[in-house]
Amino acid sequence: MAKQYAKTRQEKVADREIAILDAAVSVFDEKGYAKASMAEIARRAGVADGTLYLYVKNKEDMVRSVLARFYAQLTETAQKGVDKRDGTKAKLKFLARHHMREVMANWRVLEIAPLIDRSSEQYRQSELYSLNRAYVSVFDRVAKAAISEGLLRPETELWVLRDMFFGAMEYSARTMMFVRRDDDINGFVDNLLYLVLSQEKQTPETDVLSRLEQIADRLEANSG
Amino acid sequence: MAKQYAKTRQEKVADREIAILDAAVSVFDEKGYAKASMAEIARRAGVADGTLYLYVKNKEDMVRSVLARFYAQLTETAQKGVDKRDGTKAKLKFLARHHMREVMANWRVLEIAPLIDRSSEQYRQSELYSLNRAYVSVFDRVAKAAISEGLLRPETELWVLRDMFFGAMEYSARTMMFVRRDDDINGFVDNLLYLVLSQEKQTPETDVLSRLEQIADRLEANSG
DNA sequence: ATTAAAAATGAATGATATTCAGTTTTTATG
DNA sequence: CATAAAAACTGAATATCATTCATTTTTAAT
Repeated sequence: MAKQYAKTRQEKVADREIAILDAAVSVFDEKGYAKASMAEIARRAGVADGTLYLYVKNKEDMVRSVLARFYAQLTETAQKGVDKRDGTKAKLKFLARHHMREVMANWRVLEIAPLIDRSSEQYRQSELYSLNRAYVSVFDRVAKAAISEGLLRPETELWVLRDMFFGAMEYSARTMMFVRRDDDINGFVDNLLYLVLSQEKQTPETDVLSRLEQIADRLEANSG
Repeated sequence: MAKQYAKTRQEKVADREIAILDAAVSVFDEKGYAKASMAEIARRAGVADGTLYLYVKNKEDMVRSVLARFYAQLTETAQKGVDKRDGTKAKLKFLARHHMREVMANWRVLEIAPLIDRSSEQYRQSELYSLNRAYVSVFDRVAKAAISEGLLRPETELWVLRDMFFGAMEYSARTMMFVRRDDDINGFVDNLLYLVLSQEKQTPETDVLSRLEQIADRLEANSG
């Protein structure tokens, strides 16, 4: 239910910013960066062309704003999900699945990210950069726990692990978008973790445990 | 030394195509896609603006052509290097290093690749798609040999392996470009292969062998 | 009710991708 | 060598679209 009292100016501006970002997402998603027009974004947001430039500096900055919001949300849901899971392995698996799901659901927009110059000094001071760091650090904390528990091969450096983890998922999400189906996600994540985690020896007990874990996995596979 | 006899029309056209692609690479490399102008490409290639459109359909197609040439060359050098190496492990390590070197050397241009719509049916019939497949299949052949030799964990599916291999490198190349130095390549590749390959038990003999291998590695690390 | 500040507007501007009517170069033919 | 058809090339004109800014509308303060 909407608020009953009249909206303040601040609230209106905030609403409009949301409307503009939503419109931008939908246009970028449909057309990609090059064919997305600012006029179309303005139309869908229900504002004049010029109004966009009160909220973003230019078209490229529009992408930045869209990505910033995406990463902020992604980090929040990732951290919440990690907190909810028990055990480092379950946390890692959740993170991987969550990442795959979100990347695939927002593919067209994320594809535009490389257009934004990340080499400049400026980028390092940008909001987008800190948001990226914040998201990655959710993974880093879990990975560190995994290392101290001996779950990960200790010879592997953290940065290598991180690049492999996210790199493999990004690439795989891309091929999955075009070639395979969504339900390959779980199979892929299992393979990924299998490679990254040290193998545990299978004893009769761990066998039963792992079967139980698999059941639990299936149950929570697609929940936030 | 250039040919002595007068050039045929075909030769001139071929030369001009090369000149245009070279110009396009240099402009995209310097400015990125959005800020690269067709007029500037024409100027550097020494042709009129309109001439570009005799060779490519539009600006996006210019990117396609540039990428097509890049992948054709990449595949050729990759296959040659693989053929030159003895042993599946050495072949794999060469492929990884070669890929990292080439991706990092051509970063700005490769960044533009996502602009090209790979979701469409058209893409599947494009030259770029087959070139991509050809390149990937160089890896696939080596990976299959590795599996049959028991070097790779047999539980891992080929497509997962491939996504991890290329995904990890692509992502890592990106962070390396901005954060780390070139000589991290070898360390990264060693880590990557260590994770992907099944561990061999270390015996005194394999220990000596692996030390020799490491020396050989260092010697050929940066050669074609 | 009045007014200053903040937001919003949309027509005008500027940049640049693309087209195409006209020109030049090459090859084929006698 | 002369001629003509075909193939390449040219660059001024056009079309599209991001961006600006002088003007108008809305909001908050008194």
